[in-house]
Amino acid sequence: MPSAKPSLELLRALTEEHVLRALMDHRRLTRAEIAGLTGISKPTISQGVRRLVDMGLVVDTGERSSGRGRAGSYHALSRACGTALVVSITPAAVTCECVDAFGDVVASSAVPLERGAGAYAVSRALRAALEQVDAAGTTSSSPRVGRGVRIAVVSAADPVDRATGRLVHLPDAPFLVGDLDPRWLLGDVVEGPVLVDNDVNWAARAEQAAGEAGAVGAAGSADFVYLYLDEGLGCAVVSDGEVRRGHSGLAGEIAHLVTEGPDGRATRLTEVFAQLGLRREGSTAIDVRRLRVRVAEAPTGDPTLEALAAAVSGVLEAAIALADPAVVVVGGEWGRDEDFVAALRRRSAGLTRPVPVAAAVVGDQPQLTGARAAAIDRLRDVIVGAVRSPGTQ
Amino acid sequence: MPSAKPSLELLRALTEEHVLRALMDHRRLTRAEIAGLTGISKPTISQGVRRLVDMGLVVDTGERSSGRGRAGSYHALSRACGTALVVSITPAAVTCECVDAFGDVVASSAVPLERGAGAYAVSRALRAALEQVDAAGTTSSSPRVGRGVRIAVVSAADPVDRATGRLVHLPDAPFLVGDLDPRWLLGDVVEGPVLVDNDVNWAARAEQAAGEAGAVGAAGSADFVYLYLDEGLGCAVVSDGEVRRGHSGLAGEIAHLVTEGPDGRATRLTEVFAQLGLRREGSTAIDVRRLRVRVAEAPTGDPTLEALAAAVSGVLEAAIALADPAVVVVGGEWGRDEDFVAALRRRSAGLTRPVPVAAAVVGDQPQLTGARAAAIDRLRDVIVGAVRSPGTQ
DNA sequence: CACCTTAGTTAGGAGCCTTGCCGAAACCGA
DNA sequence: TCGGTTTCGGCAAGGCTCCTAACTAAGGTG
Repeated sequence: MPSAKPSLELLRALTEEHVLRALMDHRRLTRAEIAGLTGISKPTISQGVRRLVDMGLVVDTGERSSGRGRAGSYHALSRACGTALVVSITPAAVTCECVDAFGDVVASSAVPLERGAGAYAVSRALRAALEQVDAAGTTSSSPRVGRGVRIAVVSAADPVDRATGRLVHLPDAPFLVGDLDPRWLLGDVVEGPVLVDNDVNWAARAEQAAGEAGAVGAAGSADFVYLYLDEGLGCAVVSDGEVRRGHSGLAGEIAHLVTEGPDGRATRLTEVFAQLGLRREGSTAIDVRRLRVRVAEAPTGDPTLEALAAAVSGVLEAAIALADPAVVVVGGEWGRDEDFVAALRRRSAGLTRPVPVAAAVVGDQPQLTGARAAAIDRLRDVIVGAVRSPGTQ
Repeated sequence: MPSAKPSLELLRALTEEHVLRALMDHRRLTRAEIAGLTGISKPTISQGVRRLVDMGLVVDTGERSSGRGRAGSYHALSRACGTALVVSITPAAVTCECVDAFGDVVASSAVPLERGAGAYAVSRALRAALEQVDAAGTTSSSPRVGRGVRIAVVSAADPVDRATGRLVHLPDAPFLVGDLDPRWLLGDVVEGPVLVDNDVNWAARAEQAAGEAGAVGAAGSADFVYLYLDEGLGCAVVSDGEVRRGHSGLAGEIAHLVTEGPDGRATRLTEVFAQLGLRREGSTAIDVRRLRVRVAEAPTGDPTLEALAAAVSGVLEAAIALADPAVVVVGGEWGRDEDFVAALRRRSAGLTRPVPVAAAVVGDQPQLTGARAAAIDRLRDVIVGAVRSPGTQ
């Protein structure tokens, strides 16, 4: 079935969308510039802008363009377009950002967490971070009229149920930040939808964006796999340009994948670390410090290093077989370790279907970068959507 | 960036698309019926139909509706809308179908192949099948004016390179139909694009369609995995409602996946069959007959049966970890074997993240069913596209 | 044969986009 | 300081699409 009914209203909405998207990409433009950019005639753009101004979505900034000829008056998105909330929950801290449709971070805050803090402590930290962001947002520029948080995007360092957005505890896997329901926690702060996903998936998105921007060795491809090796083991599968989450959102939870153990036997990935004595005391989480020390001391061909490479290369083989990535990006604290990446590359070259292995390029808070990018995209869609169907605004 | 520039031409194209889609779904309709179906006013529909008749895409069939009130004149898609070609290449036969936008099979043919026929024999069989279809098509109804084959969809029983459409021979995997280039072979028969993919992916699509239609136990879900166990080992991954092919089209080629071997050691899937003595003489293909005999004779707990179930359950685990399917559908000659499915279900229930295992419901030529469905969808899009951008027609 | 019902056409109106033209306003060089 | 040039934004006319409402045409029904 076709997209929409043919009506003049549809045309109007379409020009308005063009205007909004142009302003999102260029911050401020004169009507003549918008016309030039979109290829739509000047009178039509003028009408569209007027309508958007009446709606309150666009404002005349008062500034004037300079250059030859008459100066045009700049227009820009108004505050009423609202903002998006970006939240990152890791075992170390809750980070919170408020971004607008341009991608500017309007306000941000971070509340550190003690190791092993329970779900209650985490949710309290989240409330604190939200309050800080709210305060920062209100003081930075005076009136803040109509500032509404339209959507939220949450990154959590645990598996996320796709349908409910709740964090889930998988058997024999570490549960780092605990039993949280971000949708419920943010319900009174955010008007619109709250999108929750795990940090690895967001980090993959950041990696993808970096690749498209031309970063060396990054995943510019529409099909790649991001392997995240840290305290927990994660993986993101990007197919046809999108992170694929699977039925319940647990795609990429590779802890129980069958691979080659240190003794050559078929072993679940998480068990490999138990056998190598690399688990943290009384936990299923990986003791990253101990692992790195052991890898750092290891000469090439060291059994621990080779056992790790063999186990991860089994994961590689599975990813290649099922997802056929153009490249595999490895991230996470020990995943990016040079010696480990080198060992993995050696293994990978020997596979039946070798695949390039690249270290992640987004080092600092990749999950936040990815979540932020998603938040901006979604916010923009919501703003445009308000024009397309004013009834549900 | 928004879809298209707002223009009156766009509106016109949109009504025409509505008319065409309505006629595709209902074969023949009066203008009043189209108006009722689409919610567009009668005069507008009349204009749209007139334009389409002028273009030659729609014809007045001469029939008249009966019932109370004035009889309306039926309209339908014209022959000029063209047809799509559906080709299935298996080691046993080349099958060829010509379908129209309604999904009717206008003509079909099948040319059997001898076992082990090379690529040359296969391409000769394809030419023969094409000629038969052409002949059948011309005789069945007299004039056939303007019948053009607008697109083709090809299913091949070997891995397909996504970019080129060529069949590829993976190491240590059977190469059943040989080194073919279907796009080249069909180049002079088909005007438009030729879509080539392997049979398992098409079969998965058929399974999906059956599930949406409400077949019991079938994959109506948007996220499932189709495991095809026959001479060759294949797998299709459906994520977010689409078959995902991966970067080079080799997603789902699971032969080299690391799993549990009969001796408990980490073993590549294809090796398991070598170790169990279930490969065909001098080939990497599986000896299905011998396998079935052994499974049929096996009591519950038989080592061969259990070894097979263990190996396949490793694949299951990998698929669950990476793709998170709502259900795993098993197809293929021995994949659907009752005893085997039962053994696999027992294993699956014991997994950390169990997943329902269902036997495939589309038994007869599933790859043809799936390819046909894709061909119809594509053909419809091409017909509509001709209206949307008449310049590139 | 009158009446009812439904199909399709005609007429009028509203809205949107475009081209072409105009005045307004800024910069530039003399 | 003051025309000339250049560009911005507005206005008007024209063309097109869709819609509603009314009308004619053509079937069946009693």
